[in-house]
Amino acid sequence: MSIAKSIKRKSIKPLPVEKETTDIFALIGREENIEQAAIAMQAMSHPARIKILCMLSSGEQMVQDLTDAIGTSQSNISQHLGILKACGMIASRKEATRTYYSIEDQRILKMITLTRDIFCGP
Amino acid sequence: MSIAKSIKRKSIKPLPVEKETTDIFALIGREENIEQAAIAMQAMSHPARIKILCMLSSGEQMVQDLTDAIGTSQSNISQHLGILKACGMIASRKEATRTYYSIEDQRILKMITLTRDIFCGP
DNA sequence: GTCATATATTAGCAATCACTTATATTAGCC
DNA sequence: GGCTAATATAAGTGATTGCTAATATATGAC
Repeated sequence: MSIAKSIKRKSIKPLPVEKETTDIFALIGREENIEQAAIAMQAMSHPARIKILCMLSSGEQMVQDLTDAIGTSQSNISQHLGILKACGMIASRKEATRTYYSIEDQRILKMITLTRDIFCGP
Repeated sequence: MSIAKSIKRKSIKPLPVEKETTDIFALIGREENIEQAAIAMQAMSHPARIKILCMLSSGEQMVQDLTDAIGTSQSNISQHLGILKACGMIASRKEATRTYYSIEDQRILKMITLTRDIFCGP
C-alpha cells in the first residue's frame, strides 16, 4: 500500500480538529461525530498501531525503537506511522537522521488509555 | 460477504471472555490483550456498527428499529449484527418473528460509552 | 565526494471488507 | 395449506487493507 494511496483513502482523511462543544446529545444521530469515531477506531484497530500508540503514550519515540519493540520490518512500521499521522493522531519531529513521533490528538491519548484500562483491567 | 465467511475471518473470532486480573502491567507487551483490543476496535470501527452499539447501549432493540434508525438495508444491518455477534459483543433473543439484540460484553459497553464521551464532549 | 545509517516511499499481491441483489427461513394469520 | 412480515443467508463484485521486497531520500562521518 502506498502512502500516496493511503492519503487518498476515505477512511484515513484527517480527524477533524476537536471543537469546543457544550451539547450533550447522544452520539447516535450526530453523523459527524460518528464518522470521526469510526475513523479513529479504524486507525487504531491494528495490533501494531495499538502498540505504537501505547508506546507513544508515555512520550515521544524514534522509529528505530518502535521497530525494535514491535518486531516487524522498518518499512512496515513506517507505513503504520504514516497512517496514524495522516489521521492527525500523531506528529513527527526530525533530528538529524532520526524521526521522533509523539501523540498529537489528545482524544487519541484518552482513547488508548481507556482501551488499556478496559482490556488490561484496573 | 457471507456470514459463514465472516465467522471464519481471523479478525472476528470471538473476543475472549474477560478474565480476572490483578496485574497492572502496561498494555504494551501483552500480546493477548492487544489482540483483543484490536479485534474489538475493528469490529466497532464502522459507522453503522457504532450506531448499532450506541442504540443498544440504552437497551435491547429489534432489527427493524435499528434498520429504520440507521438507514441502510435490512440485509446490511443483519450482516453488521452478525459481525458484532460473532465477536461476542452482542446477544440476540427471538420472540416470534422478531429478534432483539442487546450488548453482551460489558467491556464493549464501556468502550462505546467512553467513545461517545470523547467524541461528543463531556 | 563516498559511505553508512535512519527513515520514507513505491509497487504489487493476497486477503478481507462492505455493499447490493436475490433468495431462504421462520412464525403468525386467515 | 397459502400469505405476509421479520429476519437471515448466500453469491458476487469493487474497494480497501496489510504485507514484503525493492528502492529512494536525507543526514552525518570520513
